[in-house]
Amino acid sequence: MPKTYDFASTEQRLYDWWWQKGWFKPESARNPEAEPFVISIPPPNVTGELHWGHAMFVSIEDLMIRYARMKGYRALWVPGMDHAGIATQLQVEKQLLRTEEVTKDELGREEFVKRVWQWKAKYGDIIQTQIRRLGASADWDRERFTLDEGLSRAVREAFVRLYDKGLIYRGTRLVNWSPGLKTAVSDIEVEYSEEQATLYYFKYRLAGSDEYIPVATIRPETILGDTAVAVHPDDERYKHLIGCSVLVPILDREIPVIGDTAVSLDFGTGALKVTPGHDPVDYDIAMRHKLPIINILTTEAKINENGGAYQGLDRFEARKKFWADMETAGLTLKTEPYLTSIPRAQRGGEIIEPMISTQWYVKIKPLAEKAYAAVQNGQIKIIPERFEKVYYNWMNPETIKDWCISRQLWWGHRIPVWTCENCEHEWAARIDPTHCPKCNSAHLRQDPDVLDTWFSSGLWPFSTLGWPDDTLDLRTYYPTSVMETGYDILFFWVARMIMFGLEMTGQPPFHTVYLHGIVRDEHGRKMSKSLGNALDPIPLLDQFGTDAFRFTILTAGTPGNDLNLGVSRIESNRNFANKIWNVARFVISNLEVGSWKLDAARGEMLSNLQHLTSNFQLTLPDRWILSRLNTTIASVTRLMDNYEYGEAGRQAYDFLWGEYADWYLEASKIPLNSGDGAARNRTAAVLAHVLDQTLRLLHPYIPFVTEEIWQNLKQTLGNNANWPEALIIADWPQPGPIDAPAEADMALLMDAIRAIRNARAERNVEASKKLASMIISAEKSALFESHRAELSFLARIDADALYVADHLDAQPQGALPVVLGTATIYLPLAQMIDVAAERERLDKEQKEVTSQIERLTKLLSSDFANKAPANVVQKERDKLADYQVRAEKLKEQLERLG
RNA sequence: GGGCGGUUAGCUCAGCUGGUUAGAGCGCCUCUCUUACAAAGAGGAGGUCGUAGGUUCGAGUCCUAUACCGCCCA
Repeated sequence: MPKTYDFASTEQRLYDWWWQKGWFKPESARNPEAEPFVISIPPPNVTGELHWGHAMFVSIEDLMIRYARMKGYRALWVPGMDHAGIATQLQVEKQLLRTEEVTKDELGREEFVKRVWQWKAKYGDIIQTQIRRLGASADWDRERFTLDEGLSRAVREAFVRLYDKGLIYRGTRLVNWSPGLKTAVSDIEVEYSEEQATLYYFKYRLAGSDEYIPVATIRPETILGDTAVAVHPDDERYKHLIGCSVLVPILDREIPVIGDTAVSLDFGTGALKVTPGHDPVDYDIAMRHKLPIINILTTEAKINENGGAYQGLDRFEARKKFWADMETAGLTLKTEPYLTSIPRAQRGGEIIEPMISTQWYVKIKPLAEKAYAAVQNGQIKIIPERFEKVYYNWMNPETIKDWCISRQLWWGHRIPVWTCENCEHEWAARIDPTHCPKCNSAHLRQDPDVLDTWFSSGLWPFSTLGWPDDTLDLRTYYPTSVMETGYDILFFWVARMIMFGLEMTGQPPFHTVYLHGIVRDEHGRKMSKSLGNALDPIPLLDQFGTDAFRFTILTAGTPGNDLNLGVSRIESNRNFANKIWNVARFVISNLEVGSWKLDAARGEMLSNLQHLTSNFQLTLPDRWILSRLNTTIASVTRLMDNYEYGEAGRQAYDFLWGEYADWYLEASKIPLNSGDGAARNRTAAVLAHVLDQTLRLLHPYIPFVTEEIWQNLKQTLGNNANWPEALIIADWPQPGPIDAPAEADMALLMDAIRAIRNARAERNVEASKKLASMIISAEKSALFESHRAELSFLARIDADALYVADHLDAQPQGALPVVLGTATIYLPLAQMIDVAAERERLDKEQKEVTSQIERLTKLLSSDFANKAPANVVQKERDKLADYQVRAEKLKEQLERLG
């Protein structure tokens, strides 16, 4: 094995091997009857390139899948892609304009759609390759695309069912219109941002009078579509005018003044111009007062024939020109800057124009009722739990709004509704009809619009498994297990899947929703191109490797919270991968034939790694590391089962680096270098066992480096260990018993070693110099006596000049005392002692100890002793006793110093 | 306006069901290229856990109020 882990030469090779072996498929589970564990991938946009959202979900879902696989479930991760109607169409339109200088209308619908498919074929698998690179162990044979034949059939089926039940209807009302995209979008596809705008004050003249009502607006051009002026019925300023007529500026159309309580007394002038064709509040007022509705805009947001002289002008040009004309006519009052909330399209970011339009809607209330109940009655659990409240708030059947599902796009599932041109019969069909079922006419026209992309993604968990057909996959793997995705698409996607799942299949599509946060830069700012702080994940993979990248994403945060990511964190996890690599190099080199004779006994030992505790005469370090391993296995497993992946990963990391590598591995060098064959065999076996088990714990986090090492380890052990072919399909570890006495003794030994190292470092003792020493311990002298070798090796003590006793006959001369609770260690460093500094040090220590004694004495004489649990009280009593011993010793030392 | 999250070491974050001496990584200081690893090892400095109350024998952890930052909804 090379000195440094080379991820570049490892990742692709292992990934291909795993896939070729079929281990990403549920069929390769150890037990073919095992319970399935299924995740459907949040399908990335077909146009996309890998971004942090993808990196996040791939890392977490692959972790879940690998964990489930190792636990023996039939793990299935269904991959796929989303056609992403608006986003894709936009990209292709842009490209066509750039390269061929044609618009989609010039090209025609059929040809344009053909081009989109070509485009999809060309760019579609970029992101798939990148997802593979992240190690995603998905079953690519089951990969689906929202526009493929099966899924299109699912969309048809779902649409027709809802249509026939009366849950899909066509309605004419105010919609959110995106002029650039020339399509309607749904309510949740509109984002509001606080922006600086201008408030324009102007005069609404009363008909046949010189009087006027002052009115303010941020969109003067909409005056063209005004059909009333509204005032609050209690407003002393204007209430006498209710019932009068006013004249629309420039156009001189006569419109009424009406009273409505929706008018706010303190906004602007207190009088509101009512433009029902282009404002939702005004629309409601118009409904109440049966006002006419005037649409003044074309689908491109240019002024239409209702705008008189302004016809043909863009909405913003019209605003300028109209206001200028009003100024000339003396109808303006003033303008002032005004901070307001501007609606923008989620895709593209242009300003949304409310407009009257005829669209298709899903009657959402009956679906929402069931979806609401599914979470409330616990059939679906949302993690973190706080998002359940957000879900209820949105899914509330009393307030949820119908879902506008038609889009005026060409890329997507065409709405399967036909109208007979002969008898005007309208119906929805699963298969394209050729004749009208009523009059048999062949003159049919299909609705030109396509469906909202989320309509097809709402069916994703079951459409990908074959629905509406009753396939084996659907029967076996549906309902799925966990839906893992970002909290930002809880409404867009998760909510719709739950509604559709319950409606179409009668079952919740998954039992758990796990929501992750957004990745931000290291100072918590959203990554954006304009800020220049956007990190591209791909170069980071190149630089640090997939494992470092994954481990960072998986352990840097907590469930559901945003994650601030800095490069230094990835770098330190690259170091972690390298650390494991080098630990493994050490272990493997000590297992290798040639370093000593591979005898029958050793083979026997290695074949029984799982039974180390019963089969071998284990030393204290052996017992300690095995006990710590068991604690770690139990804890990591519990955390994983609770979806606490960050904490679980950190614990495995700490165990491997802080305990196994820093202590056990160092201590193991003693028996390994001893020449005692039995000791070497035993130690090698423990080393190998702990490494194997730790690699298993870490595999879901860092699949590549763990598999690569494990293969090396397996090869070295030959058939002795009776392992499966690969780590990816190995069993998840089972925790064994905890050895509390071993943990306590080892902790004491480690304390002593650390204290000696500290004393040496503070006095700048040469690292290579072996010190003589004397350890006095009333209770634990036997422990120190029997671990002379560890003290010698780890603390650089001269084993031949180490004197251990349970009491002291005479104070050693010229010695520096190091005071522990249960032991005092004397080091021959007197010549290095600065008496004044030493006294200061001891003084400081004594003060600290005295204050602890005071604190604990007070604590133990308080109610604490009666009310706290016995073991907690005992712990404090022990501590107090310990401090008292130390205080006594420190006092002696200070006296000796004079 | 309603709701949610955050506020812990210089920076980025952990801290699970409250247990009494609050942890990690990076950065900083000292020493070491000791045959697994300098992408490392050993040692060290650094925090009254946003603020004010409360519950409790005991609060970073629970409750109330409040400030600031961020997000979602209307």
